[in-house]
Amino acid sequence: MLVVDDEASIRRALRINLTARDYTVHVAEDGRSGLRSAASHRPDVVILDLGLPDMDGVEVIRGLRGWSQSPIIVLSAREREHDKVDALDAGADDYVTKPFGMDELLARLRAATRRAMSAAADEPVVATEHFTVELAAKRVTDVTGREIRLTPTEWEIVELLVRNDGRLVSSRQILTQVWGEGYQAETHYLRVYLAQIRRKLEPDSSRPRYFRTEPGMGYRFVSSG
Amino acid sequence: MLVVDDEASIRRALRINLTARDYTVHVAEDGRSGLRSAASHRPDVVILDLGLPDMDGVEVIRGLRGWSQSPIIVLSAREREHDKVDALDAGADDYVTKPFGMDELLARLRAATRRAMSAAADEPVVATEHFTVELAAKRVTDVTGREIRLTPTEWEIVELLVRNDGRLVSSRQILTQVWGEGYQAETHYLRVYLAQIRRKLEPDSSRPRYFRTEPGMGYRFVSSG
DNA sequence: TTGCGGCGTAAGGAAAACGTCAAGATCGCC
DNA sequence: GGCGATCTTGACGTTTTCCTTACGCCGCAA
Repeated sequence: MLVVDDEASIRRALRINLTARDYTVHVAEDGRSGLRSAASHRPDVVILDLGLPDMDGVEVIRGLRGWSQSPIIVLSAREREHDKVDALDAGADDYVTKPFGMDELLARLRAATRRAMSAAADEPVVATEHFTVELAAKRVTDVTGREIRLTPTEWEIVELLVRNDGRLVSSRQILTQVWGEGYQAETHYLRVYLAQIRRKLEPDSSRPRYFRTEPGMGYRFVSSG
Repeated sequence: MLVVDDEASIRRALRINLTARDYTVHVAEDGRSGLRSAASHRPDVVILDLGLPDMDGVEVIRGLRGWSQSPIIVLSAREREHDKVDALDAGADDYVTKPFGMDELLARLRAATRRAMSAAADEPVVATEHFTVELAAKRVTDVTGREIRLTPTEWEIVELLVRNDGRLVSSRQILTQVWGEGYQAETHYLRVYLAQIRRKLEPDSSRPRYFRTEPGMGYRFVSSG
């Protein structure tokens, strides 16, 4: 958790309150050091004051959103609607007007982290012990870095499952997403393709570890455990 | 998109503004019809006024969160911090105080849908001392993090009971929801499946702690106490 | 005690879902 | 047209789930 605010009293109040609730808190007093701290500590939430001395708050949001998907909660004395709109559209997750109550802030924090929990599936790269899936590049590589070739259909299934790491994806969902609306009954396709995917990616394709079958329900990719 | 508000002028203003921006808008003027509309139309966003004539707004949020993960934006004239905290903790995604500007609302709407898109599902989790149920992922894990496998029927029963944490669910309700209309007499199915569920999840299956029998009535899941 | 109704447990065969192999059918490209 | 890669389709064996039957326990009332 990173708090960026130029008012020392607010930094202090937040650090005390948040530390008491078991957050690990880093603080910064201007935009530049805030961005630097974010880059090194990779906070899972950012609380950001818009009225910073060195740069415009919206620029800080853009700087963060360049590489991070962590929730950003904006704190600001400005009531003007225009400011809120700009901040939210730049990628902020919430906007709280000063003066604010600590309970409200904590509640909004809970709401934001609750939402962000599964947003981790957005990560462009999912790595396992045996292979790595690069979603953006549409590539799967060996543990040695060698590319594993997937056919277009295989890739679509892998991508869908990997994007839902840990979550069960129903057979119908895979079929509609990959083949289209009219194919919800063709569960046989899935069996054939999952077999191919497993042959290419699983260390022991007869005992799947990553692409698991949940009989009667669907399939589930698990990257760890 | 569903708008639930008892003020006709607000319903009208929102319908016009949102329709103009290519949202498909349904409206409702009280909590009960709002929940009904949500159940049939499955909106991808809900805008909800807290001050409804027939039920408490927080109850409406809970009713929606029972089955839907769509973002809920709360609209309210109440400034009290306590109200905000309750609404957010019940599962609302954002809280806008009346009177509000249309631009701000639209910005918060964009922020909410943007988040919902990547976060596809914000994951409701029910944790007990002995196991954890992740509803969105359709997964039950051990206290050590190991997965406990449930069959489709077992999962449906567990999900139904867990979603009604603390509440009594009648045998008939379980039978109709899991097997269908014509199975209300097959209470034996329940005994068989509850036994299996308990064997898998209860620390001492002969003395159930989480999946309790209410003789003559039904079953009740209690996550704590 | 005996019988009855509601509940819990165990086990086996039928049915459904799944995995595998391999042979067509398609498609795009040279 | 011919070729290779990919996608469909079919057949068959295996695994998993589901339903059913049988039986035991308990409390209660006859």
